[in-house]
Amino acid sequence: MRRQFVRGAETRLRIIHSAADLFHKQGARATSPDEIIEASRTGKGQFYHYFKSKEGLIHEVLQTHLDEIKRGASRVSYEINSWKDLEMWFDAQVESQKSYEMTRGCPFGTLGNEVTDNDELIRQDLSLIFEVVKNKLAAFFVREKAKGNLTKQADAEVLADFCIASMQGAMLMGKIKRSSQTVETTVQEALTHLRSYFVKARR
Amino acid sequence: MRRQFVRGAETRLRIIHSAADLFHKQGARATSPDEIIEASRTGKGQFYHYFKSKEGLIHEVLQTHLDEIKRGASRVSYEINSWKDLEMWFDAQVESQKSYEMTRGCPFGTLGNEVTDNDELIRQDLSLIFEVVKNKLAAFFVREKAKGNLTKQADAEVLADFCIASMQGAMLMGKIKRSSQTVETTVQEALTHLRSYFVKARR
DNA sequence: ATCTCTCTGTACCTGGTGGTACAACCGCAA
DNA sequence: TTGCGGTTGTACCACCAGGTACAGAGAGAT
Repeated sequence: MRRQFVRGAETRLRIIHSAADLFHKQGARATSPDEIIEASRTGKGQFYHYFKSKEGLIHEVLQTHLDEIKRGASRVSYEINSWKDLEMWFDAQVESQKSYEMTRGCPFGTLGNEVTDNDELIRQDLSLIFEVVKNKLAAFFVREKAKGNLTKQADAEVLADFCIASMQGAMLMGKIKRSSQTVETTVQEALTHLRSYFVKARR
Repeated sequence: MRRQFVRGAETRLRIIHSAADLFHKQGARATSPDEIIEASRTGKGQFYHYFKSKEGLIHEVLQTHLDEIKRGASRVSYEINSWKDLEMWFDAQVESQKSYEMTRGCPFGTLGNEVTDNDELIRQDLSLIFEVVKNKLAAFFVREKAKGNLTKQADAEVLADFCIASMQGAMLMGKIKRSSQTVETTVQEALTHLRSYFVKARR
């Protein structure tokens, strides 16, 4: 009874990963169960055996993302311990977008934009993900402030939100324009602004 | 033959406005022709008489938006002639979002995020809209620079893109969190950054 | 061998989506 | 008054989305 269990878990993961990729590419609304089933080379049986509905799958995809972020296993590293790490956080997202030839935005932003009043669960999942990311960024700013590296006008939470929002906006514009240029200059502006809070000149 | 013409144009506009509102509320993908037809109190006959397809309607909705922006007839004023106007530009968008109780994002961002490879026309429409807005913002920065009010590090186009991207990101986060707090602090950070380019102290 | 349990494949169903066909209508011109 | 243009209403349709039902298949436990 163990071998089956393993095989089942693999199938389940294949579905989640295929779905995550399709959601990132075209959003959840535009992705049908059939499409996910084909991409994951499974069948309708499996799909509804492992997930109670399409919405349930979206939820689990987001849980998986959240888990990866918490464990530091995601494509973009959210462990910020230095100014350099922060630059890399911005840069990794730009690079990720470039690797898809600027046809995709942020996986979370993409899903976030299509939530409506009926997707309360999904909205909360996304909210939680951004909350976790924000806390990781804010923790860095708090530490820097404790070290006396940040001016006292700097509010760690506000700066963390600013990082996330400018990154989201930049990626969205990059996707719409299908060009990385704006994304890069916007990230630079954001970094310049953040730098202005540093007491010691950096870079 | 003139009265009919007027009535037809009215019907057409009713459809466009109903569609624009629904697209803003829930995106284009989640909005069916039937829903638009009901909201505009028309019939299937009219719908396909005035628009060749749903995509055609989306295109015309965006054309209408673009036209309003160019004519200065839109809810948010894009005519920036002073620092105060710029602040109002940011603020008007936050207020608009608040008026929908933070359940909606930017109408253009919402549509932009659901664009895929098959929506090239729509993507270009959106790209054009943002280009026009960017130029209006950039023109302001160029004028200020000519007056010697901006440092020479300030790049008008880059700053214009930065304004748009941070606003987009802020609104998206506001929609996901269903809270205006982040939006407001992010806008403040963006304004603080812009202010840093001004030679004379403002405000 | 049989029972059981999870896993897997296929057939099918209901409702909605996007769209067409077509008939009628209205105001006016000749 | 018939004709003609733009306008409007209703019936219909093919397709696909999301989901159910159900029948096996494989691997243990007995």
